[in-house]
Amino acid sequence: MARLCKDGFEREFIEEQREVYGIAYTQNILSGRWKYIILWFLKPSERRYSEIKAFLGNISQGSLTKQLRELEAEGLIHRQVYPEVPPRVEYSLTSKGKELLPIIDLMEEYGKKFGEQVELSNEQA
Amino acid sequence: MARLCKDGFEREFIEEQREVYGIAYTQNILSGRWKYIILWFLKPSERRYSEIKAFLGNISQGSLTKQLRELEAEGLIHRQVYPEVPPRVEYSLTSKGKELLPIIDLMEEYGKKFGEQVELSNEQA
DNA sequence: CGGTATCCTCGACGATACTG
DNA sequence: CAGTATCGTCGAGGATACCG
Repeated sequence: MARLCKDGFEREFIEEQREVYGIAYTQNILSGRWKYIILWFLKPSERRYSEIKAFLGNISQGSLTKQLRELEAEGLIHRQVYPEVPPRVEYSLTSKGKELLPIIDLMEEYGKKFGEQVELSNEQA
Repeated sequence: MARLCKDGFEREFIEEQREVYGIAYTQNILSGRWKYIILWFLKPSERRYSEIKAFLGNISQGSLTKQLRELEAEGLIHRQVYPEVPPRVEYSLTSKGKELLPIIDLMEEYGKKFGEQVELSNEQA
């Protein structure tokens, strides 16, 4: 079977290993280089496309659009288009997206705790 | 700057966006298709190489070895070699690895909550 | 401003063969 | 049993150009 597999996850083993299914699912909807950070960036408030792009800095327009579309398709963010000239588009977290924030917060906390050490110990590498 | 970037994360923006650094770090050490699940599988007890391979099923030996080596290099798992014939190698979580379990548990919980729905609603797709 | 469309690179991963 | 070595594929993501 193995649906929901945009990013190369066929995962037939899901059939037998039901317990692991949840992890695989969550990993799948957050696959990609920028999704965690986009969600984190949307935490305080909705953001315009250009704000997100400026924050991420070195992301290409194509990639950003793709990641946003995928997040929208998974129901994690809402895309609000204001029919103005020039156009304005604002992205915000849905409730399903907000429920990911505890995970992202934990990851931030974990990285702050262990990442700094790596940075120091790599100083010479 | 931008060290710790095995998987294509240059991330100059880390310099300005310190807050995001933790997320990027954690995402980096868990990059790869199998790492979450390997860690999850090591939760109850240490496991032999062949046990892990059997559980994951459709992973190639090369990939599994690579993922395990990366996890070991990041200090998330411990590799215990028993000099026997035939050889026996057991992998176990380190304390740094165990501290990731809350994150993985949350992901499992999240996926169980939302993933099942997708599976049902995709039944026709 | 907020996208599309197209091309290209590059690295993760699988397949296969071989080994101490 | 637990790897190593080599090769090939495949797709994510960047670069660039253009559009309503």
